[in-house]
Amino acid sequence: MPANTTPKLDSTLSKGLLVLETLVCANAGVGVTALSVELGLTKSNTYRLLQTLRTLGYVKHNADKTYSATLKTWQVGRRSIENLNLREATAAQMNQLAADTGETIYLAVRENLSVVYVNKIDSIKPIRSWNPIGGSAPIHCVGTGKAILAANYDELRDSVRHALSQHTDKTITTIDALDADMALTRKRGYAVDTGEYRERILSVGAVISLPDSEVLAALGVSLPEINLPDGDIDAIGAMVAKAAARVSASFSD
Amino acid sequence: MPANTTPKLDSTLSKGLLVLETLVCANAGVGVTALSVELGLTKSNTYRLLQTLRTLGYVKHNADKTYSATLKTWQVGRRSIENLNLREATAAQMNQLAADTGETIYLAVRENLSVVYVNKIDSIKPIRSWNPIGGSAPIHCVGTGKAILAANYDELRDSVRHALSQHTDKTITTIDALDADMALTRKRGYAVDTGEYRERILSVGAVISLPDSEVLAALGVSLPEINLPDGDIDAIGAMVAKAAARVSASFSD
DNA sequence: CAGAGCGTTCCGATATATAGAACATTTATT
DNA sequence: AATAAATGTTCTATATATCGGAACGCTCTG
Repeated sequence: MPANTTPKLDSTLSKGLLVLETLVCANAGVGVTALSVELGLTKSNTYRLLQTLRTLGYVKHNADKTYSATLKTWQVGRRSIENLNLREATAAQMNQLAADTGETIYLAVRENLSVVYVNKIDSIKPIRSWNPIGGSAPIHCVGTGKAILAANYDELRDSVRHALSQHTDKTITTIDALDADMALTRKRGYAVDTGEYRERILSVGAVISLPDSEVLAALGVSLPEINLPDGDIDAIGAMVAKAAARVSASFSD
Repeated sequence: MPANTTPKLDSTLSKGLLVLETLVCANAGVGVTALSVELGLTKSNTYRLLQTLRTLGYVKHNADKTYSATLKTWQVGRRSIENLNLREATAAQMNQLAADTGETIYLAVRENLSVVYVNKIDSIKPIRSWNPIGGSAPIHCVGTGKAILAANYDELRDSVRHALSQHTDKTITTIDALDADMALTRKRGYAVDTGEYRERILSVGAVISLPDSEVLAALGVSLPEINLPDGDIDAIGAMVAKAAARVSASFSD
């Protein structure tokens, strides 16, 4: 039922993709007849589309004569993510953060129970932090790590609870304290590290995620405590959260 | 130029998916002309396909008049692996394996005569990209694949015997050798790859199955030969088998 | 054993995608 | 700056690839 005012579109391609989308959503094999009535197509038309999708590898024919989607759609789609090059996508927002705060800006991805810094802009102020690109930090100590941890807490809680290594007297080392901090982090939308990894080095972080809320990375700001005379770390936290949200939004075109 | 002996397939759908695949692989926007020459299609044909893909949301039109893939393909494909919510079910055991071995951990499902990696935890190493997720390997060469193959050997033996492609001098290429290896695999409960896919890269794998013994996936560990000074691959094999068994057991709840 | 329901195949009619050229707009060249 | 080359976009007649409907064979079910 073409009720659109959109430009004329190739019906075969549309229907084929419709079939594919339907199969991908189904969590069991679907028969030709069921598919055809669901989509309002004729049986023979549906059958033909299924054959082409099958020879192209997007659909498979099960032993019980039903059809279901293969993982090819996912494999193809993954390449888009690999190509959306995090560094370029975040560059503008990182520069903005650097200009606004004058502090060191990090882009980090999770690697197991650590974060790895994949990009960084150095502080223009005399006292710099010293984490190089390629360096890493425990996930439960730093702003970027805690942001990512909070976003995947259900999955990671069990493993991280046995890895709460202590680095300063501020480090969170008990699961109860971590639970509370993660809840707070999720609530406010950014993570705060009050010197839990390096003495008197504060940091904040917020996650960058895809439209379906899969977390790709985190953006963070790190600064020496003395650069924050008024103690208003939340002002910076809000800026980071906003910057990260902007990067995430840029993936929704 | 249809030189296939395969069943007749809808050309519009094929071309449309071809356009999509091409755009997904490109890491920059592509123009109509460039696309058409690359794919051997006429300009107007390519243009029309792009329009339909665009109205369906799979492709976007950039400011510089080029076209590129959106994230929709990924979003659609993602449902396939969400439906088998394997990733959550295995996350804890994968993390444990990563912590215990320090090597790369894979979660793989079978797709025809290959395995596709649906999740992975990198070894503690340089940063590298986090993407070989989505990649695939021949089923008869790698630990995860051989584990799955052994579990379904009655069903797959006939088809795989004609697909024993060689990748290293260790690759199993005769059906007799494969028969023996599969018997051994079933006996010990995990599969071992002694560098049969990549030179000097070893791997082990064990299957994850449902209570009715239907095989869903395989868990695997992959490591360079030099990381195993004592040559005791069986120690790791036992760990993988145990981890996979625990995941399987979690489905009996 | 009859019947219903399913997947699959076939074929002529026609709607549909196609090719090629024309037009518009941008980029490169002199 | 003027011209040329190249690219994106639109148009249309034509051929062809797609479609719908009916027919076939198979497998379950009553």
